[in-house]
Amino acid sequence: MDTFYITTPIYYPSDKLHIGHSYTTVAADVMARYKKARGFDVKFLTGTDEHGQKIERKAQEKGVSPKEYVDEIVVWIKDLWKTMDVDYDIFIRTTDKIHEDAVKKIFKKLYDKGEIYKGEYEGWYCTPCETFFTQRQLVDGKCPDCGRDVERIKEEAYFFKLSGYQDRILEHFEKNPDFLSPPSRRNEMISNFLKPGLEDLCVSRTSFTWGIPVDFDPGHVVYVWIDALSNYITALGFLSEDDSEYKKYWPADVHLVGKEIARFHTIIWPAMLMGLEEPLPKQVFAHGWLIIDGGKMSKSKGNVVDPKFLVDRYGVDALRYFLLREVAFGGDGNFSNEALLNRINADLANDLGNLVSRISGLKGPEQTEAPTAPAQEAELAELSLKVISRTEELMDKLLFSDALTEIWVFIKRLNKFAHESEPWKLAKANKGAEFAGVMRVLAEGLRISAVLVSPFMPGSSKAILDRLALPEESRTWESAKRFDIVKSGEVAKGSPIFPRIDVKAELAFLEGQAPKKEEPKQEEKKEEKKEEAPSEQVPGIIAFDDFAKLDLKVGLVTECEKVKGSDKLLKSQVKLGDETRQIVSGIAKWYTPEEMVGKLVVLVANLKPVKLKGQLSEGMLLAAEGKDGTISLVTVDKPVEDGSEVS
RNA sequence: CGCGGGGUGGAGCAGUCCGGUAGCUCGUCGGGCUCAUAACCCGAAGGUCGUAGGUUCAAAUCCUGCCCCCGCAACCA
Repeated sequence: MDTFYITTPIYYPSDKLHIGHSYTTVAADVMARYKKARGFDVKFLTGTDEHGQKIERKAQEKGVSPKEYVDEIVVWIKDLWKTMDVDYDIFIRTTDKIHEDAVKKIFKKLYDKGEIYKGEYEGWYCTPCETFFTQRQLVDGKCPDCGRDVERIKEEAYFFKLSGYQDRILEHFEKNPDFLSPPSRRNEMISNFLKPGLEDLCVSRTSFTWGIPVDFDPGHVVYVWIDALSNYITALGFLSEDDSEYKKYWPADVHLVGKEIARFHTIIWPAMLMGLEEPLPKQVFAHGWLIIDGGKMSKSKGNVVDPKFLVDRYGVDALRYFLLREVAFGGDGNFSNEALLNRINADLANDLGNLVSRISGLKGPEQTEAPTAPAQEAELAELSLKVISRTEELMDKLLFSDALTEIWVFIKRLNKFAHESEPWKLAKANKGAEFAGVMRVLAEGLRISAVLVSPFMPGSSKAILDRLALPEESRTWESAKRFDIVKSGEVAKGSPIFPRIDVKAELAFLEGQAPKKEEPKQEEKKEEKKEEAPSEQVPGIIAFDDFAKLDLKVGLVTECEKVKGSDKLLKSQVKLGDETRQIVSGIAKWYTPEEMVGKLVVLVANLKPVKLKGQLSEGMLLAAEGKDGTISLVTVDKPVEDGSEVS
């Protein structure tokens, strides 16, 4: 079986991660799931880069050991990936023993080969901040952090002979056009770094101790380059007792990175591997950034977006979809609440979610003959194959957004097909065979859509396939290439897969949230989640609190008339004690306005008012729907005053 | 002359490498449908493609100058 090894960068846990980290990791997860679906033996690696002075200092501030400090954040990060439905195979921590041991050996090996030598590191040092800066980092010759004077300091350090690899790396770039994608980054590396020439790289430090010691020279710790970058091979057991995984999966198929660290991955890392005489990764893909309000996301700007909050509110699949659909992978893209909400509504609720809803529970007449294949079936089958092959092509190039656009071509066509073939009319006209044929094609199309979408939105995909009651073998990627799998076009009724969001109201809500402090809100959220947890684990069961959110009341219908321009709607004036509400209901088929007046009805009194056919409706009457579609209003057993609570 | 990216209908983007009717999503307007989550389907309006010049039968696309925005510059995806 072909292997596929994909990695994210290992993240620096000096603080909680934001939406940008989720972006990278979700992209890798989607790719991993896609490759698994295509039958590859996949390894998906992520993790944390836990050493260094910054973490040492942060821990000190909190009065804990560096390990204790990162342990806590790592728990949070793993929980984040769980929240984001990220299904990694390996989570490497640079504090793992297997990693530390291997890094010591790598360092020694490079030293023994003469690729690492001892020299002197010169830099500017800010004593109060205990930090080194390069000439360029200084602001007006002062410390960029505190603005105070810095001093020139020399420190004994080990250097890696990066300068010696310049020609070989340049050659590698030229011989392998796809080594770094997208091409703009490749140009940048070549003209900005490789051609001007590389300098040797400082790979050890004596100014802090929170790192992997250089075991043949106490006092030195291995600096970030060798420590962090080598995770991609140490995680597979490189230079350990059992390196079978390394032998099997290395070289990596894709290192997924943000554009700012493309250089480390395409210059420093290959040089290290060349020094070790190990093969280079096949490809590094540098994606762009999510830009917020025209600027980069950063803690100091206070514009970080918390992924857990978004998942809580809109669902993990909506967020995963948005991240990979909104921005062309490779370029920068804007993140805004408005864009997120619009995507959710336009693509998920309106197109895919509504497609599921509109064909759920549609019932045709009793039917004994075989279904009649609709005229469009061949065309739709052909389209599905075309869409699948294009999707595969795009996915293999990590063009997620284009792949999703392609899948949506098919979903949109299905909506159009539903419109053209009007199965609801066929049902009424008693055309059982035609009805069954149309529904079968719709269900088949929906099945294929759900399969294609599964790497991006595993949960929702499953929910759709469950509604179609399909067995495992009808959910595989290969099965999507067949158009003759679904037998019955029956789709089970259920709640909307992607509920539509009132964008204006939601934005106003988020606006109100914004000025509040982030911290307490998070705590609250967590607690809430815990309380609700038991109920969340049983689908279809809600907690009493959820029920209590409904304000149900008994009302007396005082007036009622038909709504102009509609044959379904009745407009009633309903008295609730001192208050009178106007309520529009779709019951005209079953109730005349005359028989409505004087009825005691049960209504949801705290439902958000909506306009139906231009008429304001401030609530909703409860009614039961019989198997044949007959509507029967809920009323009370014994007369009570209007306005009475129902509970 | 540090380097890179960008400036295309109201918004966000594709198209630029390999010149030849300016495309997509959202929004707006009109119509249709009534199975569905004010959802779905059809149609329309709206752009001198940053700017000045050049090459060409033909330029968003190639060349030159200029203006503006953003990012990177040795551990922020």
